Amino acid sequence: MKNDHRKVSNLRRSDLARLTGCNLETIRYYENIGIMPDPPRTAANYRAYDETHVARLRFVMRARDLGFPLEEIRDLLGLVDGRAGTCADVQALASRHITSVRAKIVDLRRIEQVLTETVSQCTGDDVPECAVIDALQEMA
Amino acid sequence: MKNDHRKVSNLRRSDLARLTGCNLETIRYYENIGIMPDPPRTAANYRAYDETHVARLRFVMRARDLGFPLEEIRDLLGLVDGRAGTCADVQALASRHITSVRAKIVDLRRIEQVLTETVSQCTGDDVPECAVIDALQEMA
DNA sequence: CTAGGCTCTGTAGCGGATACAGGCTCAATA
DNA sequence: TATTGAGCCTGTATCCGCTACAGAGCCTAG
Repeated sequence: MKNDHRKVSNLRRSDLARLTGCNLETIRYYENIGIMPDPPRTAANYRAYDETHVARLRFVMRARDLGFPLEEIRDLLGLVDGRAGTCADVQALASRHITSVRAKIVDLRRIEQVLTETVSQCTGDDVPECAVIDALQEMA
Repeated sequence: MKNDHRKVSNLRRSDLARLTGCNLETIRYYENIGIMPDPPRTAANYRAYDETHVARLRFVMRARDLGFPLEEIRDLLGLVDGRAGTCADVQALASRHITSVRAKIVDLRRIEQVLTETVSQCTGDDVPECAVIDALQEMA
């Protein structure tokens, strides 16, 4: 085990990636844009992470999974860090996000319906006429 | 009416934008990436469009509205242009697209559910404790 | 001691646009 | 007729959220 000689709280970037499932390069990207803090460095200028970084990155990834854009995650992190954050603030942010998620669902359902109806009119034949093409052209 | 002296089939880029609702710059972008053909030019090097361009751009925009990525639209256009296209080919392309739209809907519904459940646990109070933050941290 | 695998940095690329700067051209007005 | 200002041209930069790569430096096992 090549990591045994290092303290658990001296994680390399690849360790952080492995522990969180985050892409290696994405970690550096999040650092560049200020989502993750600049970690301390070893004498050889290697990034040295600890459990707080693991927790923070997991938080970020969870929020990304839920579709929060990075700007909103920045706000959430600000609230997590206790900068004047109340439950009401977080609730407001999350509620706005729910609204935009619901709007996307409505859009996609409409799209699905149009596509399904159109495709159902296809003959599926080996001919150049096609209801999908006609629909796209006519509805334009 | 400043366009009266020009034939209907000598549309400028701004005319095409107006007739289709497409952004002016997007038209040039579609030309650059080969979605729209290089139109003929006037003596002054102005793009000169006609009704075929209007129809094609409307087709593209309709497909974009339905969430087709540009690469798939390129394929659809190939089929429209009659390059070995059959109804079955178009149907296959559209069906694949329906599948991906449905997958997105499923994802978003799951996200909506998690967010809704979490926010419903909020006190909404002016306190630093928050169920959303807890959930994001614990579920990570 | 060397080979290799890791890390570091900056930078380019993806899709799908949108915006802007700096020059043309063209039509309407003074 | 001369001028103004709108509209056109081009190339290039920007956005989001990453991902990838080149060319260094470092570190450890054999």
